[in-house]
Amino acid sequence: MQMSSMVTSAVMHFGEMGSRWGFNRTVGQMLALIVLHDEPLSAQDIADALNISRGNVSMGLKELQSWRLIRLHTIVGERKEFFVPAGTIWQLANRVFEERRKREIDPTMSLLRDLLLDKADNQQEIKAQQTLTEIHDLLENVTTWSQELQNLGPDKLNTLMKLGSGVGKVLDLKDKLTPAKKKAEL
Amino acid sequence: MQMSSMVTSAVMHFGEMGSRWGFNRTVGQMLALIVLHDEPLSAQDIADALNISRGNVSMGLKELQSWRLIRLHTIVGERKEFFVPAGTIWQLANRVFEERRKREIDPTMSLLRDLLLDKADNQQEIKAQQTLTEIHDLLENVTTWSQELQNLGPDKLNTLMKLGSGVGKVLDLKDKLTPAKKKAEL
DNA sequence: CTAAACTTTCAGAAAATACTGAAAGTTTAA
DNA sequence: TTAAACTTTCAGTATTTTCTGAAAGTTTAG
Repeated sequence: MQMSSMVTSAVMHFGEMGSRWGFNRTVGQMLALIVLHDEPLSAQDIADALNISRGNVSMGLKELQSWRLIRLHTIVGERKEFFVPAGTIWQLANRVFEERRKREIDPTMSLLRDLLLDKADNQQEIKAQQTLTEIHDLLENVTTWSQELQNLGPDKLNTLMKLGSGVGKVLDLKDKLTPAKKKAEL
Repeated sequence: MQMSSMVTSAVMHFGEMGSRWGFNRTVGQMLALIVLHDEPLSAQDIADALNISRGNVSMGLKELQSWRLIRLHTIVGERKEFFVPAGTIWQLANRVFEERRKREIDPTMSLLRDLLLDKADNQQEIKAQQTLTEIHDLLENVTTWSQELQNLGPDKLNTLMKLGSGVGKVLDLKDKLTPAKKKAEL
């Protein structure tokens, strides 16, 4: 299994970026390789292609499966397991977003909710609690927002982008086209 | 300078989350401390409050300034430098998003553009290039999208969220209310 | 000028994270 | 059943990242 130079470049790059995207170098490389290779790959194929240990591949595959980015693919007559991407690029991206939200936002939301239940008993704490409320509300919006995005799907998103200056325009449009009473109905 | 237990909890939590948000533990703690403390803080204040070395604080402050999350604040009659948040929570969040986009998306976009200029000379490469195009287009949309968000500002975003099921609904509304010829005008 | 009050830098120590490879575990074919 | 073909686990090692503290640098007051 020989990688073209194009695929090699992409795989190496995804390795370097890996840590910024929430996984480590070899997991990033493995994901890119599986996504870009149009045939299912075995663990050994991956270890050979990336020149990393078989044990590391095993751990990486587990990680990628826990993110639901790859899935098992059985080939009849073959004993070993093969792996393929677990969906379209759009779906994979959604899973990454969702997983990162779980790791990066949810724990903070949870803490903030708790802290906001406490009684502030001096001026300092009142001020701090106001700030924490702002952060909480902002994160809540971001979460809702990203869920909206996922529901939209790639096609509608594309339509939206092509509108020109995007969301802002749609909001203006809404104001322009919707009579006051209709607004209320929403 | 004594932290309330509420602030201490938040600061520690932001430290733990720090690495997931693109900075390290102490930088995360420092940011939370500066944001939640309503008085400007000196480097020494921070080192004392967090019980970390003065050198580490110096590096952390530099980092936070490079992200444009904090800024210098001079107090008359004081020789040392004080630090305060560089804007509202909304502004700070925007800067974090923007900075992360620069680190997490832009380099990949750049590589993808380059790879897509190459001539694919076999079936494998053609397939890989299609996938890379999908990734490229998706990242482009995400980028445009996040810029839209920033332009919207917190109030409009809030309005949008309160619409109910959000953007999707507005898009549907557009389809329902806009005659074909009006659509073309957009 | 110079000394006090501060800040930055950076080499090395400490801590956290990733990777290897060998051993243990599992499945299947015969 | 057993042995071959595969997968997983994990202790130890390697690598990367973070942090310290001492030295060097800068600014200001007198």
